[in-house]
Amino acid sequence: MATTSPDRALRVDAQRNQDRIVAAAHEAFAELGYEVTIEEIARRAGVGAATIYRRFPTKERLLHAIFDTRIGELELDIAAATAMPDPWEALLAGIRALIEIQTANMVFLQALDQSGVMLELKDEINVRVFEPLSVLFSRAQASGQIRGDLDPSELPLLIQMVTATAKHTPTCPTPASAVRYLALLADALRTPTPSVLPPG
Amino acid sequence: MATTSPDRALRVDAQRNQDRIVAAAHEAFAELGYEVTIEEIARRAGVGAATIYRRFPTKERLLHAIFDTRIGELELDIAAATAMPDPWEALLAGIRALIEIQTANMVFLQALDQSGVMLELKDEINVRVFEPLSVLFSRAQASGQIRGDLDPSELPLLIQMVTATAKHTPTCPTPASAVRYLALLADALRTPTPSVLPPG
Amino acid sequence: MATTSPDRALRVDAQRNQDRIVAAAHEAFAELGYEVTIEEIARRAGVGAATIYRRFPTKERLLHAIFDTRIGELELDIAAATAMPDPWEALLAGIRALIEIQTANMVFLQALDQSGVMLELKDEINVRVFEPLSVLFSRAQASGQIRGDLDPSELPLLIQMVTATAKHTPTCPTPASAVRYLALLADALRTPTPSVLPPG
Amino acid sequence: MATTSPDRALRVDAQRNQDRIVAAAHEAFAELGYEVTIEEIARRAGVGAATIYRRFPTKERLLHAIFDTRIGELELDIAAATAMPDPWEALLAGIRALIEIQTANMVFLQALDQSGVMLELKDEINVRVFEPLSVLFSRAQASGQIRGDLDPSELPLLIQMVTATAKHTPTCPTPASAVRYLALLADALRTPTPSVLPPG
DNA sequence: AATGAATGAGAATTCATTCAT
DNA sequence: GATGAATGAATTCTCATTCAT
Repeated sequence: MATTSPDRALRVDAQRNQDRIVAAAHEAFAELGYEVTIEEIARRAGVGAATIYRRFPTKERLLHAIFDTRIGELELDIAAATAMPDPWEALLAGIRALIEIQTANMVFLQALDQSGVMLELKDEINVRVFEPLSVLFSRAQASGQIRGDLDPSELPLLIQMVTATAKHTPTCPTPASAVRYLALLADALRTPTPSVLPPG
Repeated sequence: MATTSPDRALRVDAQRNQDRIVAAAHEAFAELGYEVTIEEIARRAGVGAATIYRRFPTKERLLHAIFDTRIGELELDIAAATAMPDPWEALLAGIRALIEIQTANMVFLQALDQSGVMLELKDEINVRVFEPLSVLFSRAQASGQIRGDLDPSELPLLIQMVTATAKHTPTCPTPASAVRYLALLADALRTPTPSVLPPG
Repeated sequence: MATTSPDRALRVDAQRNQDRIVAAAHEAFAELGYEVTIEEIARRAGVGAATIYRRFPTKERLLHAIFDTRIGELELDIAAATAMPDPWEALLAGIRALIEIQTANMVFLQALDQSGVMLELKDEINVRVFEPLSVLFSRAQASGQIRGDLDPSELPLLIQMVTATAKHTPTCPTPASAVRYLALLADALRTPTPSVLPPG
Repeated sequence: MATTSPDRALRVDAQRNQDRIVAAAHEAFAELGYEVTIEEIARRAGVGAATIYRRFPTKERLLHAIFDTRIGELELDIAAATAMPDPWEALLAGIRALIEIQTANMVFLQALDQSGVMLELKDEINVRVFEPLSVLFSRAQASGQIRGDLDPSELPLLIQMVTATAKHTPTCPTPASAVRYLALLADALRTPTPSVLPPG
């Protein structure tokens, strides 16, 4: 043949499609949440619906792939935060990274807010995101910057307190309410145990 | 006569079904949220789906009927809270009443958490629940028991911070996590403005 | 017992119900056409739906009973028209009687306008209404008051030409359009055969 | 390559189905009126019901698509009629074109005969069909070929007089009765006002 | 005998997933 | 390999008719 082997040509094409699908799915899930139809994603990607199914056997697996990429980025951000000298600032930076992704992405909000759905994803987020964040939490707590009557395992719920406030303005790229209520939560975390928290 | 009139006899049966429908709907909406099908509710009530439509012309009206009862109870609780002498305790009592109903009922959570759905109900909750709660909030703030950089209009979001933590255990009749994180939030509210909250 | 026998008391009651059902059905069919629900008729009659089914095994049979009464009245009107001295005026009077009933009664319009429904009723109307009207038509034709290229069997279609125009104003007790277009049709009937009608 | 592109190959199949759907819908609406179910149309087309919804988002839009084609043809016929030299013949030709389509199609009859349904379509027919026909009517009237006590706005009702007679034989491709009674109506229209029409 | 209640059989519409080309 | 097309399984809601009291 005149050019590269047809095999390679196809792979280039296929990869381009793969990328467009992922990008379109990302955008669509972010905007519309999990309820978005496969057809809409295909439309945005400029491919046929069946092409999506060639790569991703189900809608959930497509979502999983999106999450995977995002979680990878998040892992990097958290690693960067971990390198910060001040434990409290490190924790806040890590939390901010998570919150930013969530508030920019409707389906991310749904995944952590809603019960009984996307369980597999939740597990993965626990392992890859909340475990390293817990380390930061413990460190800040050990340094006396966080009240003692909280446990690192509560981090998912604490973060949810903040992201829940962003549910109604997820389109805004800078979710002002999330920033505001994270500050409020931070005050609570720093409170030198003035009250007795009932067991969770 | 010794027995009741035939009119009443019929009503007994009908009322039993009516009660079963309401109970089943309550339970199903509480467990599964608004997405539950009428068929599922009918199954739980032991009646045909069309029977539900006899009493409740649409799914939304069925939901509304259940909400209405709950909101009525809530109004009483809030009124009772309003009668408490200490403004701060009054506010907490009112919030607790709302949170208890929300955490016991998935669809109640959805109504307040999700945007673009059940708008009519949201309006009703605003008028019948959040308005009286805002009064309590203002009172507590005027008495110096709540930091000054918060506004009563933020009450829905603040409450959402707490209820969001109960999303994953809404079936539990005593939502321990909600109680715990309400206490945490209370600490934040009472903080004498140690940090500057960014605008929401 | 103090009053009449319970047997007779019941029959009086039953007859009153029967009358109310017929009256309500008449009114409801007249206003809303055949699409009216049995429940609506029952509501207007002040009885339960099942009571209607006790007397009339199906909705169609109920309709039939209504028609039966109306057709009886119509027979009388036509008989009266038949007694009129002038054949042309007699025919017009008969036609007017039919048209009045039709235009005052939506379901009557439907029965004659629509194909494939209420076939049994159509047959009955043919026998009890159109046959005597045809006699009047033939008489008027024999007296030279109607053009010769029409046949008495066409009477149903000719009348339909008029009633069709009343479809959109059937609520009006005096259907002005029907009167107007009956006059127009009358001109056509009286035309001394100026054109050659193609076969129908 | 010898064969067409795969793009086009697919479209051939789809187009065949599309054609079958339109043909089946046309036929079914013509035979059974608007009450025909989508399922029945799908059955006749040999496809699943959902396939119809792929092309036509609602039943009404499917109907509209079919109407649209017919009305387009009708517009051409009326334009051709308008070009005829004799105003009376032009009007008759225009009316005939409309009547032919109506009598061949039950749902077309329903659209004009029944009140309160297919309002959007009625509007479109008014603009695209009755307005140009009214011009023809006025012209014929101005030329003295139509009695003066009629108004162009009565055209819909006048035509309904004719089509109503075809209601019971709408499947017949050549609606003999409509032709016959149009001729009868024509005589009435041409009558040099021998009677006084009551107001409609 | 009377009735309100109950329901089964639809009807329109949607969407994740599979198939034919 | 890719794709538009096709569809089965749901879901909400309606109504003539039957049933339990």
